[in-house]
Amino acid sequence: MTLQEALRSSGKRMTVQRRLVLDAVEKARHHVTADEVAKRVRAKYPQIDPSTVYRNLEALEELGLVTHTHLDDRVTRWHRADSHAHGHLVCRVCGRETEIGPAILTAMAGRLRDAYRFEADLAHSAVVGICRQCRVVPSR
Amino acid sequence: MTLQEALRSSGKRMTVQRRLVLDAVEKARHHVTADEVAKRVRAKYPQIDPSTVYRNLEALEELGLVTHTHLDDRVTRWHRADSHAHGHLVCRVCGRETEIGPAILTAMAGRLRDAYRFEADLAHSAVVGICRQCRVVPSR
DNA sequence: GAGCCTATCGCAAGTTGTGGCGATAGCAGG
DNA sequence: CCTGCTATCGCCACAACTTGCGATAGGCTC
Repeated sequence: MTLQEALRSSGKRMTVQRRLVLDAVEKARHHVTADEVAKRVRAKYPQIDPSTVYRNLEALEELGLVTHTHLDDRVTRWHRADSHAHGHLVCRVCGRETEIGPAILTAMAGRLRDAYRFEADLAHSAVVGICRQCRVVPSR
Repeated sequence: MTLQEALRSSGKRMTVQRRLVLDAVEKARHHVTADEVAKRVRAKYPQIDPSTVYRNLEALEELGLVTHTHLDDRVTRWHRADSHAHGHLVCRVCGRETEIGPAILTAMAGRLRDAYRFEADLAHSAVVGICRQCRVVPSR
């Protein structure tokens, strides 16, 4: 489905603001927060309201152009939708992030599908825990 | 370790406010949000500031008395620490929540331990996806 | 049980994200 | 093109936390 078709079938419109938000997410190398997108867009076009940025991130997600994930405890991070599927391990001690490869991800999802007939999106939220480094060092 | 020992070794103190917050979490049947705890405590003791409630939830977590989890996308939910370990599946279409049994949870954690030597806390965040009901019904 | 050290408190201001509302502007259809 | 429908915008107020600060009060020592 092309962008034009997606827009037409959903009744959404492509505005200047929406394109700027999309550009900002696509230009960002990695995951960015909504706040970072807002700051970046407003750096060039200060008249664009932060709420417009938040609403457009949601709209672009509904169009299938961007996605959001939750890495650490509270922050929502956005990225373009076409990046390859991978999960995240986040250490609650040192904060280090590790990618989970697709193989383990699909294996884990398969287990949940077998047991609950649930299509899990394991890339959506990071898995928190204690990483290799922080586990071996005893706290004195 | 008793509560007294935990308090002493951490340098933390047991104040009236802290005990009220702890009581509110323990009395709650299920997971509660910080806001709900604040409202409940302030219903009887309006002079207690919301920020005190937030800070005390963190302090009680460091003491090992309460824990927090993330069910849907943004809300943090608190509960007493001694409840049995279980995960959550949350459907992004209908919002329905399903518990994940400890067996699958430990199996999945074991896989991450083998591959990354990472001690995963899979109960900390819910797994989002599409549930059995919402998957079978085609969107026309 | 008096005194001291400092964790914790209430307050107030700041941050981040949400929702309502009248005005504006995409985008068909004529 | 011109027009009308309505999605989207900027603005504003609010909700849900977070943080800095001076005042208060746990709890250890003597």
